[in-house]
Amino acid sequence: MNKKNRVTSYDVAHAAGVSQSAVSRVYRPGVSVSKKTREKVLKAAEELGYKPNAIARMLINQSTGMIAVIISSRANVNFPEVLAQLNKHIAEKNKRVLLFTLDDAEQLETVIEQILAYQVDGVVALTAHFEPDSVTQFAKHNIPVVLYNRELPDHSVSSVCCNHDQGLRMLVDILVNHHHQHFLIMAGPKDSDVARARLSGARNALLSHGFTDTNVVYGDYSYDSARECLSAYAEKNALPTAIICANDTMAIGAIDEIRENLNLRVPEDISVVGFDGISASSWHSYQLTTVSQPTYFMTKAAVETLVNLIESPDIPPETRYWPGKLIEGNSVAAAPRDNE
Amino acid sequence: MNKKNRVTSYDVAHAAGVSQSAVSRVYRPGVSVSKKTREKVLKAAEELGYKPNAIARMLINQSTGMIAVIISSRANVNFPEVLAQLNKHIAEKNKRVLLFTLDDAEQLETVIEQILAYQVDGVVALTAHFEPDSVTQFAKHNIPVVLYNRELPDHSVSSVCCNHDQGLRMLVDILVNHHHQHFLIMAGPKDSDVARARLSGARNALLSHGFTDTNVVYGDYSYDSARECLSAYAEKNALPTAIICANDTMAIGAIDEIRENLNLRVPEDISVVGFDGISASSWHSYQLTTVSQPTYFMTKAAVETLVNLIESPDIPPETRYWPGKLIEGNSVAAAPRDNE
DNA sequence: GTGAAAGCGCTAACAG
DNA sequence: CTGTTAGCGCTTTCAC
Repeated sequence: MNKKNRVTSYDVAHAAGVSQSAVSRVYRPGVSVSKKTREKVLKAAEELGYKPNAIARMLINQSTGMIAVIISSRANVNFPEVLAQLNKHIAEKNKRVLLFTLDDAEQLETVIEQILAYQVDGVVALTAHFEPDSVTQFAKHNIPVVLYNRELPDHSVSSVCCNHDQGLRMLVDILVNHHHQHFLIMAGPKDSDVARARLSGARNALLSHGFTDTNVVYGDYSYDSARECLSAYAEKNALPTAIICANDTMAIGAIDEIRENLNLRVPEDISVVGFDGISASSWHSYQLTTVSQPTYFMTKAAVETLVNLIESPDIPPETRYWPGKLIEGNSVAAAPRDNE
Repeated sequence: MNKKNRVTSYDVAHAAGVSQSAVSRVYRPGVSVSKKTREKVLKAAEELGYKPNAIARMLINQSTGMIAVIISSRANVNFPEVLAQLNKHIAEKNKRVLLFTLDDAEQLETVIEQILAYQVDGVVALTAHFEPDSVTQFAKHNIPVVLYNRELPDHSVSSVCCNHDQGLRMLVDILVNHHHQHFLIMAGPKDSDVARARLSGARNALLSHGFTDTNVVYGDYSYDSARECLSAYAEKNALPTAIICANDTMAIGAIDEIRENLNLRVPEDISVVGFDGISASSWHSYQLTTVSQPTYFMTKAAVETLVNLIESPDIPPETRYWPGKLIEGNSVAAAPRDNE
């Protein structure tokens, strides 16, 4: 191990001919130091290449300025954008993102242990495998948690969610307005909360129009899985006139499968809708009708809720829903007559 | 501010009826403690909900176990994958990712200051705006740095790079083998190192086949920019028979522009090649001929290089090149005769 | 406004 | 194997 030739506030104090606490004061906001002292200190610091040690500061302040962000690498495709924006909003609050991945339930204990050890100021969880138990652990240590696109049944933790019900209702309404009657739901992985929320949103919306028992196939959010499960479904079932997909990537996979292997057209023969509003959804070959999540506002809300909770731990848990925004593309048309 | 009711090793020691250092020993690897003591300590710790404070440990160990990863949010599209994999490899080395975004040169000083304050063990930089000066600053503080897909002219810092020259040579060779003679290079943003490397790779490869002065248009890596700059180019110039794009996203944009607005076919009328091997490149509507970066190996190499450097700071800077892998799609065909 | 001194929670010699 | 002790680099009273 290397012994870093660290330069400490004592070194600077010595060089500047002042006390160590004088040096400390120069680097703290809202503390009064005479101009003369400040200049002497800054000059010495510059010469020695001194930077205050945030670790030592953390130990005293009981605040690290770090926010743990937990993601699953297998997550829905819009996570990069979410992560980038979270990071930006967190940086604006003058805090830092400490990144954790949680891919399967077994790692849960380890990850939580590490997060607790690092004394983070708060946690943003974007992941499945995050059970009420985990939340309790953070609560015990007074570490605020905000869930992103995930809510606990008892709403005991603050959440920021896209309103998947409302989004799917808009999509289903469009399909129904186009006289569709034969639907297929292409759902996401069963262990994903978002996928479950979208599935139940689709079912509820269809139900409200009197459509019961709609068939469901399950993919894993990926393009390939969409093609595979649609292909398998088509072999054994009559084709629907409309497919409601759990995300845009699967919608795109469905479209390609319809065109390439089922030899049908989108939207003339089959209509397809997605969810997320990823950039590929607007590409000319697909032009998906979809619902985009207001990522900017949702990430901002998540960070603000968390920061408030850090400052005032007694704020009760709040669930904030954001409506999705309908993007009408060219992937929905009137249901074909001959299919009734 | 909340006064967290932290439980410290002293509390545990008291409850277990042992000394504080006994508690400490239980939580340190490779330190011998009697079974009896260990059990007493673990029991007390469990009851009190004790977790060792990593911050205090850092202060002594002179090692935080944190790696700063610097990204730019405007980066090339495959960054999410890179970040996820870096994070995974770093976690395997039992270290943590502290995330920093660097979008413009002005933030550079602030970001560096923060990274230094946080006493990270090392830095992985995936960003432009990272000048030799910045590297010097980290060197002064003995913080190892590894650049990802970026190299300094003097090779004074370790780098892990995809061999863009070799990748572009493969792509250009394919086009030349298909008798193409009229090329257009669609380059990425001028301030991106990767974009520059790919541009010069394309030029060199073309040059080696005797093609000089190939026209270049500049996009910003995005789908829209590709469409815009191709559209503007087409208004004033004869169309090429082959377009060499700086990344897959722009290649896809170019294909859509060719099909939708130029009313030509890909690959029959114009061939298009990309770079990166993003998942959309294999979608049925595009089937790009492209070169994929060995992201898994590159990220692993970057982390290993960095960890070695952390353990043995005297290792001289090394540049590791990884070859891209050619993926032959269906976006290249023989050059049309009538275009010569 | 400044310096002295007491910790933050832990690790790492050092005796016993 | 265990307890005692002295810090890691900083912030924060508290006198002056």
